[in-house]
Amino acid sequence: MNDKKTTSKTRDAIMEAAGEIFAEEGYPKATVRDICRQAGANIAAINYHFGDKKGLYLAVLKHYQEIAFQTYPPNLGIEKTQSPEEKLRAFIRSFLLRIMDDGRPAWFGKLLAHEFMEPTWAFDILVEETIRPSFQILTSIVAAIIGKGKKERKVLLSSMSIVGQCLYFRHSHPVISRLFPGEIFGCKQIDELTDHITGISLHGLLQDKRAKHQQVKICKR
Amino acid sequence: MNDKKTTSKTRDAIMEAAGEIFAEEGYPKATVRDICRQAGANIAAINYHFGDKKGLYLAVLKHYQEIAFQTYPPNLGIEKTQSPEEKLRAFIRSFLLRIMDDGRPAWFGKLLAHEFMEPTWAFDILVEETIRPSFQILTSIVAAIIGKGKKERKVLLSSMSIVGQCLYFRHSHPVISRLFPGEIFGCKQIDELTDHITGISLHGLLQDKRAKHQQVKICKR
Amino acid sequence: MNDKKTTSKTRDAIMEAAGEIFAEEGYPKATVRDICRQAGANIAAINYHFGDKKGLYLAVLKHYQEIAFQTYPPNLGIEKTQSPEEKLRAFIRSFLLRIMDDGRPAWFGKLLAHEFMEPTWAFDILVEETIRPSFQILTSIVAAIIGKGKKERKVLLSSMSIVGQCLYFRHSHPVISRLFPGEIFGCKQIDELTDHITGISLHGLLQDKRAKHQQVKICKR
Amino acid sequence: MNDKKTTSKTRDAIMEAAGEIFAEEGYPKATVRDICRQAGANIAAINYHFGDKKGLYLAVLKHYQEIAFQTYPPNLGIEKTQSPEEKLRAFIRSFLLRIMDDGRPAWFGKLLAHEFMEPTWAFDILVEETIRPSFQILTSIVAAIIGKGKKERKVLLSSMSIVGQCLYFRHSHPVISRLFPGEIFGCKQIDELTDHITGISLHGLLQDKRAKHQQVKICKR
DNA sequence: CATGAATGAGCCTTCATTCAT
DNA sequence: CATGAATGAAGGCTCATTCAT
Repeated sequence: MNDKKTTSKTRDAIMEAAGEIFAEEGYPKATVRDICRQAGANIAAINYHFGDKKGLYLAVLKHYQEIAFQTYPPNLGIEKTQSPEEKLRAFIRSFLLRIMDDGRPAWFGKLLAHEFMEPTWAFDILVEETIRPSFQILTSIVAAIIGKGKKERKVLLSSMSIVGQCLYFRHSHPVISRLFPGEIFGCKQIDELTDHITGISLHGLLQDKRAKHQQVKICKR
Repeated sequence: MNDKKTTSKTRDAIMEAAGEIFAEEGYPKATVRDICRQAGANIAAINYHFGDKKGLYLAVLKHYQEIAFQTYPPNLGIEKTQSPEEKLRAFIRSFLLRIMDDGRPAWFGKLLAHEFMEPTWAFDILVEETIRPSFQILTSIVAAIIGKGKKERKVLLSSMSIVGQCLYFRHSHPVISRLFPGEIFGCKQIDELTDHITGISLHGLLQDKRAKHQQVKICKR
Repeated sequence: MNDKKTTSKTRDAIMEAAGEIFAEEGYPKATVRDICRQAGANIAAINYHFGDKKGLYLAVLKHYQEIAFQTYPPNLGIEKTQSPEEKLRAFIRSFLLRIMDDGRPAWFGKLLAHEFMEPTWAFDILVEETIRPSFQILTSIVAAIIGKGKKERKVLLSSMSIVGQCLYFRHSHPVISRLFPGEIFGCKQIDELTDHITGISLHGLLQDKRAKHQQVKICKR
Repeated sequence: MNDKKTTSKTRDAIMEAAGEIFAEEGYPKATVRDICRQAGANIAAINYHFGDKKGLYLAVLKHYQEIAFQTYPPNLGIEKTQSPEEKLRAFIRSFLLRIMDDGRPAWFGKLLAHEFMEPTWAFDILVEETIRPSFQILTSIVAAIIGKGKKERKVLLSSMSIVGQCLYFRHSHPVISRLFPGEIFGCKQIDELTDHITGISLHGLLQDKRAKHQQVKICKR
């Protein structure tokens, strides 16, 4: 287990500070000086322990990815016996938990979010190691729900709709807090958000199945 | 004060370049050096015409907001006689156009998008002047669709779901291009995206109206 | 003439200081901080006027090359009517002047010398623009002296012997000043050195022509 | 004090790596990091075994000086019974071998060469312990060749001409490889170089002896 | 004997800004 | 109106060194 990372107070402190600052500011805006100041470490310690800023970022990414996947297991709590609808709900809830939770286990979510907005050189790694597996779980669930005959494109679009909603509830804090000062969408509202997104998405996905008699009303013109 | 409309070749060139670069990179990453280089202007010209980088950004914001509102009218092309469903479709299409279109009129959309994801000091201004009015149009449409008896909270959640989907289709390019190299979600697919998002959202919004006999199947557990 | 380099006090001061310090320390050891301190300029001035340390070095190289070639003309003071022996003497004297002179016009010689010992990225430029033309003059002189039938290799070796002697008289200062504190080989001894090197080289070059009856004595065993 | 001969694997490895790297890069450019990395040792080992970088350099200098003097005896393989001409040839050959040979015994030659061109604080030591004895051998040979009546100055100049040629053939690699890509002056051409330098120098030195009838042609003007 | 860890000084570069003309 | 010139602060990085075990 701990064969690779030689324990070190300074190293740990840097990882801690870097996790927080990278999560808060993103890779480009975060400065190693700030990180070291907050960690109470010398700037050169980063070179010693991680090589350079990139190495530190990569280490932080891997570290908090592990923590996140320990806290929220990779299978997203989905059991094979569940129905697709239940699986979708579980996926959304798990996804929201990962990206909305506060505290240390959520730093990975924030890091991921930053990479989503402004991809750095580390984005390719994240896509392959984290995003693709997760996205594949979702697409398979969606495919199971909307039926076999559907086109790949439709599955993709639908999956993106779901991810988009989840991510927005995470990123819209600055907007919402200004538009509706009272409203809060934090980790304590995850159940509500799960219900909401699952509801919207599920009915949206099933639209075609019911299209025969209901589509009329909506899109007849 | 009256630094607004003094026509000047240099000033125009800077506005042009700044619009493009701010839209592309966002406020923090964009540098006045790049802007001036592209505008063929002296660096000090920014100080002269706009005071500083902030002043330039503000001027750019205002300028392209005007252009955007000329190209995409503030009422989003929605006519009062339309049905709520048609209005929603119009809103989504208009919103997508604004954020996905290329060329000058779309720069404001991109600027907005950047502010959405990583708010700067200019965000408060944008929220009040642009986002709030637009968001209110959406909430009123949504409220009309899901019925009067519904709670404000539900309306808000639903509106956010719609906005979230639209924004995600705009910002997911880096991910999608890596996950599914062939798939493209650009300004040429706006009709497809409009159909998709409208479809999902509309059926999602209407879930409660049909909840009596259909909710059973979905959330039976 | 002065169309390119916009005159500027700071720029000139930096060129002056950089010339001295680069000549003294060589490119890698010289620091822009020292240069700016000595020039009484801000560090960022280097970025403004020359881009970066490399740009400054290149500018210094070009500038003092011009001065050196103005002071010691490119044809090395050789006239076409001179005999090869006289040309050799003129070349050696000119070469020594260039590399041993003190003061500003000699900085180029020192820069060249540093590049000779520890080539940097700028070495290729110097080889093509300065060293090759100069070396070709020498080889043609040498070829004329040792006769037409001789191999290229012999001409090359002989030319190198001459250059080697000249350079050593320039670079041996630290050694000589320690071994023989009284002896001095500076710019004031250039005539003596010219005589010496010309003598050695000329007789050395002509060895084969006299080989018939004299070589015996020397290498008979 | 007695830090000289405590055998230790790490110490030996550092000496080995330091010899190679110092020989290759010279004292200022070589970094203790590189040395330790190549030696597979910890950085702090240098402090432990040698005090600091200076101490290491000094130890390396002494160590490879010993090896060099074992491989190439201090008398340069010159026997007392040889003629001055033979002695000169032997000296040149020996000198070339020392500075051009590859492999461990030649490291000292390279270290010396670096000090020659850019003297460090260690130069004084080398001058007294190595250069002076060696140079005295050369001057005595030269004195024997050009005759007793000659001035010291002439002997010095001539000796420097010889050393200068040898050193140049060692250091001109970067230039020659660019000017004449095909030509090579390495350790395999030592015999050729020895012949060449001996030839040039010998005839050069003897110029005055033949000056009566030949100087006319050369310096008639 | 040896080493992992930590340090402070210094490197080059880039930024937005402001001065003076 | 406009610009060339200059500035101070801060960025990431690397160096030889030293501490504590």
